[in-house]
Amino acid sequence: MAERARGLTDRKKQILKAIVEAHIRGGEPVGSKYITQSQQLTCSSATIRNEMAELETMGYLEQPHTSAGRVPSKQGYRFYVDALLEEYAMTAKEIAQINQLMKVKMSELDQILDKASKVATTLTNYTGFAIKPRSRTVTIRRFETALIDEKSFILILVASNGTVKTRNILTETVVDMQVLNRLCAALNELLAERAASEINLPLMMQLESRMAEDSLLVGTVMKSIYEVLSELDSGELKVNGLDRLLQYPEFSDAADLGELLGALERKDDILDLVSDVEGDRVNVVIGQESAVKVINNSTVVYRPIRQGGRTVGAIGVIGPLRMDYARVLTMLDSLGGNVSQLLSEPHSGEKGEEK
Amino acid sequence: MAERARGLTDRKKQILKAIVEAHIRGGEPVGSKYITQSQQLTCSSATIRNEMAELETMGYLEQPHTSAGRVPSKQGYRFYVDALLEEYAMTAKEIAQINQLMKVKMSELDQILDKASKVATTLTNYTGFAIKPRSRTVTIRRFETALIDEKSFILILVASNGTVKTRNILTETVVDMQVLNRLCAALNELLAERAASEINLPLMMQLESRMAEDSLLVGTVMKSIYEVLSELDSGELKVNGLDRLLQYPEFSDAADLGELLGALERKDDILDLVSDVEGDRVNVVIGQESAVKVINNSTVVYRPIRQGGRTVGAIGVIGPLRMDYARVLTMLDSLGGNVSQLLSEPHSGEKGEEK
DNA sequence: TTTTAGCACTCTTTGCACATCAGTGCTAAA
DNA sequence: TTTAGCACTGATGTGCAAAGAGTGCTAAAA
Repeated sequence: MAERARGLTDRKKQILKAIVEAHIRGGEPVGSKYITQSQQLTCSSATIRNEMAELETMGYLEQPHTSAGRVPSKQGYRFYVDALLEEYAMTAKEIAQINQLMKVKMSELDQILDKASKVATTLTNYTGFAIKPRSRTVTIRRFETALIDEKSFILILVASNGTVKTRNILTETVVDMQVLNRLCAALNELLAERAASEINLPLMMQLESRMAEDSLLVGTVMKSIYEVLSELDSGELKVNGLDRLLQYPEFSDAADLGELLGALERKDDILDLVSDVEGDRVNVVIGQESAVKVINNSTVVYRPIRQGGRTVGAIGVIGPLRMDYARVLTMLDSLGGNVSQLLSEPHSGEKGEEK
Repeated sequence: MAERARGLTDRKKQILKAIVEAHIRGGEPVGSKYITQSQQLTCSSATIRNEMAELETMGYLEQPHTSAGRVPSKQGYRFYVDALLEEYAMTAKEIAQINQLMKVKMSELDQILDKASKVATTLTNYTGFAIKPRSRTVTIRRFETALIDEKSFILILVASNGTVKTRNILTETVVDMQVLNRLCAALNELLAERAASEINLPLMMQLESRMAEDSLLVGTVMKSIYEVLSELDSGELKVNGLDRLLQYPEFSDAADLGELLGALERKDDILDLVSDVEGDRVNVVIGQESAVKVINNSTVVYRPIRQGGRTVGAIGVIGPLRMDYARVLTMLDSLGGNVSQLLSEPHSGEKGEEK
């Protein structure tokens, strides 16, 4: 009781750590006897039991039923991650793996994130994901166009956050370079620096009047622009290694698993969870610590990816509460560093590789 | 025995049909008694039993164990789909649903396919997918470029099959309009009508010499081109509604489900399955009828989408063997017709909708 | 005051016997 | 050829006892 205020005794920490790690390995409740055997603790099982009882009333442990061992609570995992986790010494082999798997130099953020999340999946054996966060404040920086044939062209939108989106537009009427250039100029004049929410009817009408006899185009184009902007707004989530979830008995309940799959597909919840994070450290969300209810019995670990001082994405993994935190944390950290580095050197020649 | 050669007696067909449909509804083995009750057949359960025994030796039915009812075998489902399935009268409500859900007119094939597969998921309640098939013969038709800023530009590749792909290219050296135009011209001259396999070292060297002092660009650009081409080659598969799988007890085994998820993620198997199909009719693949082993205990139903006489994609659903074939078949047929129509009218104005 | 041994207690798991039930195959009569 | 009847089979469910794992508590030891 007295120790509630700040921290636990050293022995309690040791015991908690041992329990968490044993449970991560085995997935089953762990009892007092097991701890005495497998640990360098010199006390008896009875002592452990006393300590465990206290840890339970403090909220760090839980008991599935009276005569079962203890299981770490979410609070227990949290303490473990925050305080007890020793730096995991990544083996040389694993570093080599990361470097090898990431060595494909790619120019596009999307691809890099995608690749990185796949590497995360492979190395951690948990389901991985890559995110491009929501960015509510995105505006239009500039438009470009390119003619494809007489009835289609490409609209290129450069956004304020540096991303470039293109759209293939089919027209009903014949378009030529002149029309296109006029359109492009008009778009740039009227829509530059605008956000999705600022596009309104008066603007549309202005555009239409400027395009004169080609005003038919305007509706189509505006629709595409609107779509692109809302895509930028709403972020992206790509998941891979879903089958990894099934390895862990905690996901064997079809209903739970269904909810999780649904959430991963809906994307919203996960995007909300990750989108407003700053910094470039690895984050750990255990159970429903956040408002996101669906992730109730899972842990999400992710690391923001930054480029030029801005958070441009995130990679992470999702798995059971008894995740191998040490491994996952260092893996994501290292991987994230790798990615950030990749992004900071603006396409490093990579001479002579293509052959 | 005698009837093995061609077909079954009418009564056998009736019984088989009744069994398949009962099993689709209930998911459990169906017994002789149940058939006599629920059907307009006028014979007794004993007669049914005799017939069922014969149907079993013929391979249309299976018995999980001696004292259970019968379950349709894959061959049974196949016969049902090919011969017994009556035209399912789609209700007015469902047609209305399709029309409403599809009414979002979109210009891009990808989006349309995506949307359509989502509609398929919603309406059938099975996991849906959209495919852009592999196309080994794709060549380059033309290049376009657009300058973004002094260190990046967009490369646009128009492929022989009509698809347009863009790539955001970051350069190490400064580029301007002149350089870009030169690059574009060179690419068009040297690479038009080529396939991925035809791009070789001599070509690269020609390009480099033509680009003179900007030859550094060539490597980067070629890499992107190569990536784009192989993307075009290798097709695309997008899955949605994965959580739907979990509704059916046949997917409750974690190992099986894992394999299926893995296959859906790997994409290869499904792409192989669907890629070389012609025509625009709905196809049904039951169990491992094809070489694809992983789909052993599932049925894949898909419908190719054609545009201008070419197969440009496919939409479909995947679910348990006891799929509601009548519903799925007509649904996909109708939906596919809808999509094809959408694609054939080159962006139909849709005036006044945006507002 | 802390630790430990010991023991009673609780709850889950497992195995087994038993009854039930659904559905079959077969035989003999209609 | 069809059908009623019946014995048979195998899955499923239930009750119960035994085993096992782990706890909490008490009293003695350090």
